[in-house]
Amino acid sequence: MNAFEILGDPVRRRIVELLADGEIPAGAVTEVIGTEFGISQPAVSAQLRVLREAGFAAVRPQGARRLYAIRPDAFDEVDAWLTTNRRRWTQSLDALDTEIARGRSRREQGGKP
Amino acid sequence: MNAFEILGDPVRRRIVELLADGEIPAGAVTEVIGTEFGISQPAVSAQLRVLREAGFAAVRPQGARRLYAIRPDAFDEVDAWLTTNRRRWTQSLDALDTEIARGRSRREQGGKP
DNA sequence: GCTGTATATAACTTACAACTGATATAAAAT
DNA sequence: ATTTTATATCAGTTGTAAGTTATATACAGC
Repeated sequence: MNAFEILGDPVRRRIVELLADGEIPAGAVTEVIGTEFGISQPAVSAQLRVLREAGFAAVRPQGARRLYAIRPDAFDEVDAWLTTNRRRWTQSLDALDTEIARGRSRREQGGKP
Repeated sequence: MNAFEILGDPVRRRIVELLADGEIPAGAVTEVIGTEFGISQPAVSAQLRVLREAGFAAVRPQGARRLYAIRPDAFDEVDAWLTTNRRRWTQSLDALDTEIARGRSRREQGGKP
């Protein structure tokens, strides 16, 4: 599963938001998500597993509890993709601008009727 | 459909990459995506529609062709979410660090047996 | 006015991700 | 030891997004 796909799900995104403020036990996540989205404990647990396996979350047992935390590195992939592509289109837009500034647009496009 | 959900699909992400280099006709997109993913013209057309309706792409008719281009603003939502949340967890990690630096960790956590 | 391209839409099918309820596992509390 | 609490896993169901084929629309060239 791709990083964007992981963050594509609203429940997972909300879980990430919760973990973003610091390590919290699965139970706390379940409670918030459960009430906000009206889904069951197993459902939340499954999404935590997805986040874990995708490298977005780390778990640490503390007695019977499981403390979940964000793993920032997982977001690098997303950042990289966005940066790379934004660069591309800002470049192509800039190129278009200079093209227009040079007044080439008329010739290429058919110009005035 | 949320911005992350839009970018969650690999076909759509690839289409965005293609549009990133500048305006291109639907046909060109269809050709590349078709061969790369082995999907039909209607399938590509449908994904272009999704990108359009989600505000990620703009269309401009040129005769029988439809020229597609990126709409950079659509990515603001993604950027904003990432920025906001990264800020949160870097803060909480920094807080943890200072906490440890202060040597508080032992008391709070049960410490040595 | 036809014929051929280019693209979009319609109707239908299908794979799968996201659930549910039931149950297993393991630690905590009694 | 038993019961309770915390979390994970299993088996099964289901909604929907992404695909397919067939067809409509609209422009381009003859």
